[in-house]
Amino acid sequence: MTDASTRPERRPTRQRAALSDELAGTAEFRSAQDIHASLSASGTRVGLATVYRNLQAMAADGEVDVIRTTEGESVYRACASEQHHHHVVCRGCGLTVEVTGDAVERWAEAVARDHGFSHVRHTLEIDGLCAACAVRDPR
Amino acid sequence: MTDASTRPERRPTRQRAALSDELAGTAEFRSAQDIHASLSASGTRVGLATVYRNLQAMAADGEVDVIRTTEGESVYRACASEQHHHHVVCRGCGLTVEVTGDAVERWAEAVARDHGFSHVRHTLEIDGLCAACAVRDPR
DNA sequence: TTATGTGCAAAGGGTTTGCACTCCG
DNA sequence: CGGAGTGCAAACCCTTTGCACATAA
Repeated sequence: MTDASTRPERRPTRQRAALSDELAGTAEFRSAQDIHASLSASGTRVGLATVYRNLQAMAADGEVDVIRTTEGESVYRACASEQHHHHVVCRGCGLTVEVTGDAVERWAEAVARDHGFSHVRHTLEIDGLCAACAVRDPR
Repeated sequence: MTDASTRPERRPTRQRAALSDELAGTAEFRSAQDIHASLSASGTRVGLATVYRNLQAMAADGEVDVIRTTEGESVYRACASEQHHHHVVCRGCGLTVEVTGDAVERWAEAVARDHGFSHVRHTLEIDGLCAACAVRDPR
């Protein structure tokens, strides 16, 4: 586990700052490419590789959450909660709400142990159509 | 949803059969590349593209389950249960056990609805170290 | 000064696709 | 015979990496 007190301090750079600002500005999960394009569009020149490298670092430090989309893209988001939580994401607009589910955590842990597993981890993501999108396209 | 009764029938081919056999022979999630290599090794010539195409088709028909690994690979497995279920996978040896969790399903559905979401779906995977692997390497 | 961070472009790795050929029905 | 299925190789796409240059400490 990456511990804040042990973590080697990282040098503050213009690029890193721009990245943080960009992330602070949106509430949806976004891809590295998307973020990079956004920065470029707003005149902030940052190498794509730098975006990837920093995003990974920030993820490792728990500054941002990462999700692997079904299409195989990693999308990032600065989350409100520092603690372990899950997300309900709108398939239509990307609206994201954070939720915690102790019951689920315990269930996963228990089920795994029942089968002789230890060092249990889990991933859980929920997606659907938010109220607004459901009205717009009531599939 | 792909309905068996509506699904356009697929032509039986040597390749498809080989693929099914291969899948029937293992209990772990395997990548398309891995499966392809296995077939080649056993003398069964099948194009890699064909493996990918069939695996996708089978997944769409619910004949096999797919999981996206953290490394961005899709891994496939012929499951015992036809119904919706989740997996507990051993990080050490790949041992996989299928589990159902009605409580979790209901929780996800409820949480999403509480936030105004509809057409809810979810993905949940659990991983850990199986008893055997825990002994071998008690991390 | 000097190690860390950045940029660029090339390389990687898994997956998809175009197109001509095969083979089931 | 006609079209679904296949093989091969090229194309794709996201991501990572090597290396020379820039920069915070």
